Amino acid sequence: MPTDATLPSRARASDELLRTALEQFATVGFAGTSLQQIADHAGYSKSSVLYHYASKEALLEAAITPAIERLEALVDDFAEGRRSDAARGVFITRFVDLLLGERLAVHLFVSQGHSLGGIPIVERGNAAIRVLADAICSGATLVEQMRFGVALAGATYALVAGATFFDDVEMSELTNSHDDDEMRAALVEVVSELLLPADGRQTR
Amino acid sequence: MPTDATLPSRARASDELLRTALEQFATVGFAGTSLQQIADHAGYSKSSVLYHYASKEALLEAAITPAIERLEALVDDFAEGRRSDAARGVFITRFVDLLLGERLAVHLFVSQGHSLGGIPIVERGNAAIRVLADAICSGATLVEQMRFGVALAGATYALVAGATFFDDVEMSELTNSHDDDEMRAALVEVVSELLLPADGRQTR
DNA sequence: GCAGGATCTGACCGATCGGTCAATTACCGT
DNA sequence: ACGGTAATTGACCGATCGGTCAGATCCTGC
Repeated sequence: MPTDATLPSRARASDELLRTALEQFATVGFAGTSLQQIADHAGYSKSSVLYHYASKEALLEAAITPAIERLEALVDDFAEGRRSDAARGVFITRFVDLLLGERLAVHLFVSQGHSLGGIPIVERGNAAIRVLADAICSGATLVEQMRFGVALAGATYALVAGATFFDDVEMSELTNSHDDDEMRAALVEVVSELLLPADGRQTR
Repeated sequence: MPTDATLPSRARASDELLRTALEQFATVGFAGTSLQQIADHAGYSKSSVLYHYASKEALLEAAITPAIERLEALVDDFAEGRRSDAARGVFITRFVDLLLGERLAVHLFVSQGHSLGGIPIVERGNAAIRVLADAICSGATLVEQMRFGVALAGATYALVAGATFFDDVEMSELTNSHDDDEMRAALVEVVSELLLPADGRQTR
């Protein structure tokens, strides 16, 4: 028998725990989630959680690292490239894709990034956001900055708020597939309206 | 001697505690804040905190109730009124003023409203948001809904994110007076761009 | 100056926190 | 069949949690 990629009924325990932890962290907060809750929710004992992950913090790190690294890559590309309209366009779509693809991690990072100051991976994420903000703010008017801030923050938070207020069904699980396509299109359009030099409005 | 409104050096103890608690709840989260922390930060003992407020939850309730009630009033006025452009305009400015005037409470409510499901005052706030969302969504296209969502969420979160990433100085204390004026103007402009039928874009 | 409420505090409570450890069980190559 | 590693668990630890309670201490009206 293969050691992994076996029957789909029971995925790797560490993955189950990671998914459960991310879901809990995102919904009730990092501080508000106990290892016991995670263990219960995933069907393991608290000791098992700590066997797979050295600490609660390690669990958090494992949960959001992929999303943070995607964010870093996106920000780096945008920051060092010139800010042509085309560059802005691809940035917007990549940003929206990141939001949709990493909902839970984004929710977690975005709404608790400030409180989780000490954790290294969170600091990396905060640093990336700061780089992005600098790239935006250099030589821009306040209104222009605000436009960028509202666009990105709005897109981000619209998802989070949507998840917060409108999930009758659990917001966990896998992607909502078909809804995401409409959502993606609408988000890209609205953000583009704000950030691209549509019609006769000045870009800067 | 008067029983209150006396020397400004030491305000009412319950007010000090309330301010400290709100600040802590907003910065490190409700679950992440202990009564001991609040007591230490305010210069009292934990017992004193529980003398003035019956429980941690009561402290939270007292801290955000004013902001929630302002929100309810605003949402009610908007929801029952017809949605003319003028009505939208006054809604926008009132909304921005609410954000600026109740920063900490908004931050707290917005970024933890979901996790604090059980608390009655939080539920009232969530209900108000839902009423607002319904008023917006009824008979609107997805893009239109998204425009509204991004605008309000963006304005809200731009403040929160700003507070999260850009306060060299403590974000506590009183209002930043002069900065707020520029901020207010910029916010109103950007939100208006999105929500008002500027130039030749269709309103609906 | 004294009675009495308002305020403040330390000691204490059971529960739960994150985390350690030794022992047990499941599984796999040989 | 066996040996060893990976996985899982309950017992247990000190610390801290939110909250109670019985005094201290202060302050004020009489």
